[in-house]
Order: sequence, then C-alpha cells, then structure tokens
Amino acid sequence: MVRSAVRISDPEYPRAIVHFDGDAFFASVEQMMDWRLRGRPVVTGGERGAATSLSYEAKARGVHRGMLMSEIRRRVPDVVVVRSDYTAYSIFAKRMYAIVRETAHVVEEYSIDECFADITGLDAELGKSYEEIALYIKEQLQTSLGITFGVGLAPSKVLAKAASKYNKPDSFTALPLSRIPDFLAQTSIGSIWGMGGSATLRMMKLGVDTAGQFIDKPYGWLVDEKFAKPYKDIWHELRGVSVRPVGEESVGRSGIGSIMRTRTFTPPSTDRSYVFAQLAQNIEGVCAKARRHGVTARGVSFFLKTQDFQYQSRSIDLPVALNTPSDLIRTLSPHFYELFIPGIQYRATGVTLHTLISAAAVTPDLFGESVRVGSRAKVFGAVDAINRRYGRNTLHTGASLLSYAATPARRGLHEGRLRFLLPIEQRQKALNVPYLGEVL
DNA sequence: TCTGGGGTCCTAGGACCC
DNA sequence: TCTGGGGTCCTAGGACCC
Repeated sequence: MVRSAVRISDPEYPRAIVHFDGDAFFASVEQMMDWRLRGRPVVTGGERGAATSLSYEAKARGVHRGMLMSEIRRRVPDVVVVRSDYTAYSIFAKRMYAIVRETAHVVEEYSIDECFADITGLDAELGKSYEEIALYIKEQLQTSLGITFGVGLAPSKVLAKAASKYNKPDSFTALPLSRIPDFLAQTSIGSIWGMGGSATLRMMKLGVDTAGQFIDKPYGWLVDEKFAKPYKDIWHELRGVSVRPVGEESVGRSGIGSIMRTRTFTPPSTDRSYVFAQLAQNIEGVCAKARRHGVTARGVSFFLKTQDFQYQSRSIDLPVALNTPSDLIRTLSPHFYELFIPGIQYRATGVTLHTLISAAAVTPDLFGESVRVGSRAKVFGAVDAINRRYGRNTLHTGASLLSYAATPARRGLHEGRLRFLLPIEQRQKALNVPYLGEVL
C-alpha cells in the first residue's frame, strides 16, 4: 500500500530565494499613472536636470542615466520629462511588497524597486515547483501593478540577484545548483552584487574576469589574498551556499540608523563664509528630516569635499540629543573653522546625524540643558509647519542665508519671503537683509 | 565620464583596562 | 619595577549599494 508520500523540497535548491526587480521602475510608475505616457520615451529627474530613470522607449533611443535634460531633448525631441514623484513610487513599492507577501512568508524590502523572498519549503507546502511559485508571484505583480519585473530564482541572494538581471526586461531566470557553473562562466565578475570598482580591479589583476573563474578558486586563495569578509560571503553565495539570510525588516532596531544631507554647489568655492552657509543649509535640511522622522541625534558628523574629491570630516558626540539647526550650527562651527583650509576649492558639504533616538525618549539632564533645547524644538516645529505650507526654505536660519543669496542662479528666489535670522553680524551688513534677531 | 544624493556594513588601529 | 598579553570599546575611513 502506498501512503501519500510527504512531499520533499527540490534538492536543486537547498534554499529557494527569489529576487524581484522592477523594470525601469520610476518611469514605469509614471506611465501607469498617466496613460498618455505609455509607449513614449519617458525620463524622470526633471527637478535636477539629469535623468534618474528611463523608460525602455527612452533607453532604445540612446538616453542613459545621468544624461543632462538639455542633451536628452536635443536627441529625443518628443521625450517626456517628468519631475520625480517619490510619494507615488513608495506607494507602488509598498504594494509590491504586499503582493509578494501574499504568497511568500519571508520577504525583505531591499529597495524602492526590489525585494527578496525566501520560499524554501513552499514547494512541498503548495505542491508546486519553485519555478511555478516564482512565476506565479511575477504574474501577480505584473497584472496588479501594470509594471514588468525581472525575476531570479536561485539558492542564494547573490545568485538570485544576478539571475533577475539576466535578459531584462520582463525576464525569469532560474538557477538550480546544476546550472550555476554555466551561468557564472558567462557572467563578468564586476557585474556581481557587492563587487565594486576597486574589488573588480583587484580581481582582474589576479586574472579573475568572470564569476566562474572566481568560484573555481579554492577558499584558501581568498585567505592568502586577504580578501575581506564581504568577498568571502560572495564566494560562498556564488557556489550556491546561502550565507546571507533574507532578512525580515530589521526586527531589532526600528527604522533608520542615520540621516544625511549633502549638496554639491557649482561653481566650487574658496570662500569660507559661503562654504559655511552651504553647511548650515545642510544642517537645516537634515534637522527637518530628523524631526519629520520623530528622531533626535546623539552624534553628528560633517564633511567638506574638495574640488578633487578629497573628503575632510569630523565626528562629534553630542552631550544632549539634538535635532534643531541653531544648536547644531553652533556646535559644528568651531570644528568647521578648524577643518577649512583657505585657498582650497570646495565643491560640496554634507552632514550626517547618527546614534538616533526617538525624539519622545529624550531625558532632561540635571542642568536643564535638554529642557532649553526642548523649547527651541517647539520653535522649529512651527518653522516646519510654515515650510510645509508655503514651500521649502520659506523660513530658514540666518547662517544658511548666504548659500541662497550668493548663488547668482538663485538670486530672486527668496524675494518677498519671510526670513528667520540668527545673528552672524558681518553677514547682515554685507547682505543688507532684515535682521530679526535670535528668537530664543 | 571629470563623478548626484542618501544610505549600510566592515575593518584597522588606538585608548583603556585588567 | 618591568614586561607581556589579552579583551573591549570607540572612531575614522573605505567600499558598496540603489
């Protein structure tokens, strides 16, 4: 008598991991939201003057990422340029994750247009092959979002990601253990997830041009050549051994670890006051973002980037958690003056807030420092409300003012707007703007 | 190709403490 | 007093990613 056998999972997949990658995601979302854009060359990134995402119609006509809009319009006169709408993209992304979760139990939201699913064991559970399950989810995504996906199925994340990229768009590639060697023999080492410019260069100097040549090396070779852990992980993953689990949304920690704001300015400048104003503007931006997320920072770091792409940076511990620009500007300014080298051309500044804690969890210290900061926080809460209502930077601190006023292209942008000023004496005279004084 | 903006993770090395 | 070894924590910086 034959008992109904317990179904066994496919041994070709010790783990079954699927990677879903939206095709030309931003441009595709734009085409879904406005039917008039379908079938037409669409480019997003209008607000920054360079292409961020391109529809396949645009790619077919020689447009590539980062290309300037002026150049694109010249080449493709009927191109449709749209401003990025990250709110819409996020909504599509959330829907994408939800659809995958309807079938898969373990899903990692990797980025706005990609996710991983671990479907190990689901074949036995559903009585379907892994290929059928992955294809089913792909169909669900495509019919309900109206966007095509590149989908890869493999025993590890690194392999699944390589597979989903293969034959894009609207592709499905399955890599059971037995197909791995042939596939990797045709895959360049530099195209592997986690192999960046410098690692690729090193590999090639060592005679490794394909991922196939890489996995043919014995493990001892990696040790002898002193490759770091990430590259050892990749080696395992490429051989079909999963060492990077598909992570359910970072269970332990809630949300983000750090927040940053950086801006490049053109032309580059040697003017200390101007560069400081740029930094101050980034501080305001990063603080606004922190308040939006409801967090405050115990640590802050900033950098100055020179014209030849050298970074100078400082990291500072904050005795009291902060998310208000006036306090942060005061804290950072001595460090800025220490770091700044006269005569050097600077092209960008940036600020990162780290060691973030929930803004509600701030405990006042014995000397009332946190209390004072707290009342200042209320002022910036009001500033945020005004800026939400009347547009970004309607209200800003005096320290960042120069970053607006000194840029010829931006002159006039702030005419007639309210100004919120903190005292930096020389600046007020030089610019002849209304001085409202420090609010607190 | 003269290179935007926002993130994460890993490692080497120093400080400090038995 | 000198020497040695080891552990932990922190920070700066590099490398990568989308």
